[in-house]
Amino acid sequence: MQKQSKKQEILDKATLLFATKGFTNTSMTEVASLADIAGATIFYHFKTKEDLFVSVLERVKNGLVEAFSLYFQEEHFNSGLEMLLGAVAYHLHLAESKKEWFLLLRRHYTHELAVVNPVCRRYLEDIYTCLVDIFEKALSRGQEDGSVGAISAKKNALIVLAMVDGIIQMESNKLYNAGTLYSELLVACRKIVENKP
Amino acid sequence: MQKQSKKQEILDKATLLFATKGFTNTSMTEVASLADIAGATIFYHFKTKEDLFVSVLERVKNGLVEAFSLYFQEEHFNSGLEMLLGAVAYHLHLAESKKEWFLLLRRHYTHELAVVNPVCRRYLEDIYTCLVDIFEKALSRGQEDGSVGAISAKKNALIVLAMVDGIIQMESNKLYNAGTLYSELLVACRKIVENKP
DNA sequence: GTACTAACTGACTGATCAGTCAGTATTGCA
DNA sequence: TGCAATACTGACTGATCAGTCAGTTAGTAC
Repeated sequence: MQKQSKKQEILDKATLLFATKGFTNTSMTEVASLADIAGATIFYHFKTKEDLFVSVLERVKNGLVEAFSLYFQEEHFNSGLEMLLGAVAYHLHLAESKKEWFLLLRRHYTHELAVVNPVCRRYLEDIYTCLVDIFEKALSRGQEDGSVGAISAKKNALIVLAMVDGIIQMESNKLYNAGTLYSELLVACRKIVENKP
Repeated sequence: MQKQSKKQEILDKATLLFATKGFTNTSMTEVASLADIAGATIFYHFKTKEDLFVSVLERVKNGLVEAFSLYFQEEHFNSGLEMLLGAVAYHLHLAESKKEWFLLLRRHYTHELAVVNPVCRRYLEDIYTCLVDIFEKALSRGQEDGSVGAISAKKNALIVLAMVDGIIQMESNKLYNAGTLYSELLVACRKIVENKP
């Protein structure tokens, strides 16, 4: 069990460092010293630094997809509108409890690597597909049950995602205490999509 | 005139590189070769790499503040609501015509430096104050003329900024062709703030 | 025990980079 | 023209870092 836990330890520390300091500013030596192993050990488990990064992204993808899947298995909603607001609220909750995940997703390197590395691109697409699909399904369901107006589900799912992402970014940049905006954000989402009588 | 233009040339190329590749991934050698000067010349005009970055940010700040100030000197609006939508549209327009400015603002290094470098923090605060104030003033005016509902101008200005920023980020990450979302974005803004009869 | 494999390590390398410095070219002015 | 300041440069340095490699340790099967 010690063997496997070393690799996990590397992935844990690398996730933290890549998320908070970025790819270039994180040295393999630093990851190794945090994980309490020799520098060369990382290269036994991971071919290159890029390979380590992709493995970190894979774990984040799995974590995110699983978290949302669990949430929607347990929660049930009376309408599509409530489902959308629930999804937004859970998204905000996750962004606080799993800060590293969302920091990593917002790192420029992640997106730059996705352009040239198909595996990385795949993981990133999976993540965003997961996030958008949830909003889109909620909107479609809301249009069936009458809680959501006659708008493009796809486009407005993206608008809502952009809004939530913008707030999370504001929060993480400590520009304003965006945490106090959560209730206004939900009100705004409701206004955008709800079916007007 | 040649003397001054070399310094400007350095700032021009540094802006481009810092914005597109980030601080750490931009080498002084690269800036110098793009600006067609010897590597050491940069250190004659700028004490350190960080100093160069702050000077770049200063120019971006001045450009942004001036651009918005010019726009609102020339444009006039029939209501606060229209002013808000105009500001949002102009924000989106600037984000396309001056991509480097907004890329630089979204770079993590910019925000990390702001934590430890007071001059950098000042410039960043000036920029965001400028952006938020425009939205806030439009909302306040709209509440006076009745086009905007009874909502918190400050908080909803931040919500709108987060939404616009989120769309710009989506666009620059090439996740979805977010450019097709501009009209939906304006509709969404209107729904959030307008005074319901 | 022995033999074999997987996990791990310390010492090293070549490349890159920010910043220095001693000196050269260019400019502006008397 | 000469002189001083300003602008610019090439050659260098010390530090850092990803990745290599030859070798050691730990685990497992017989």
